[in-house]
Amino acid sequence: MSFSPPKPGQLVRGSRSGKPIMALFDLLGRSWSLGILWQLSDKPLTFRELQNRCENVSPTVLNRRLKELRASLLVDHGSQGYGLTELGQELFSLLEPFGRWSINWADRFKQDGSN
Amino acid sequence: MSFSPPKPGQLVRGSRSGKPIMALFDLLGRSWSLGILWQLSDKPLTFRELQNRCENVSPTVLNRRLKELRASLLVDHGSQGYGLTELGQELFSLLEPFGRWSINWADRFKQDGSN
DNA sequence: ATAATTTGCTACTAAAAAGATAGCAAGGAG
DNA sequence: CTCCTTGCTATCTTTTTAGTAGCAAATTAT
Repeated sequence: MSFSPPKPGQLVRGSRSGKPIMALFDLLGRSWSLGILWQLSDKPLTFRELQNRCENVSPTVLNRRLKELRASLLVDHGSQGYGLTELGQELFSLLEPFGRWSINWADRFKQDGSN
Repeated sequence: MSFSPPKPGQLVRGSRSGKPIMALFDLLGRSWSLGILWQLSDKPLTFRELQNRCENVSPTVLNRRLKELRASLLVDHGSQGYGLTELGQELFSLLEPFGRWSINWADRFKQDGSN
């Protein structure tokens, strides 16, 4: 199996430093990682529910991301479906402010006509 | 030119919703986006300095990311080199707590021998 | 018990993005 | 002028993502 979630202290995609923050950025910097954490923050979801909320991301990618996030102790799979672990919830609490900020960002983006 | 930074309110890679948070996640979910913001937080850097600090990411990718981040109003290019805009600094302030958290995450990761 | 549906995937292929390397034009310093 | 540095572009290879089909196991309905 070709599956290597970035682990702090190890070699990972695009990051040879092994610094925790870089391993984290490597993990979060993959498609749908952030989106998955965001969608799971509310309550556990089944694979297909999650897929629906992530704009029907392909099962290939969704499954790969879920494996990585589980191996990274951020997500687990219980009887309710996929959900955030305690660590995952901690991380989400850091992520939550991005929601509000992004709206402000979008506004300034519209003001600035240069795009 | 094939270059499409995700814009809130528009169609973007992997995100058809146009919701600001999804546009932001799309932008940040590209390789080295988070790392670049992290490295620029301290002070402006030249292209090559930045490249060095990002583990010698290829100029192809670095330049693509910088274009996107500039178009997204998070980074600009002045006489000192590349630096964070005001918006970029705001975003960094949200990102900063990840540094500390990632260290804790790494610790728990080591404790958990399952990997 | 049987049939239909849901769930969590895997396989395969195509397209897009990232990575690696070479090198060049413009600007400044000596 | 010559030698660096800077900010790239071009080209090519490898990896990742996207898109679609479908299947085995578990659950629900009849």
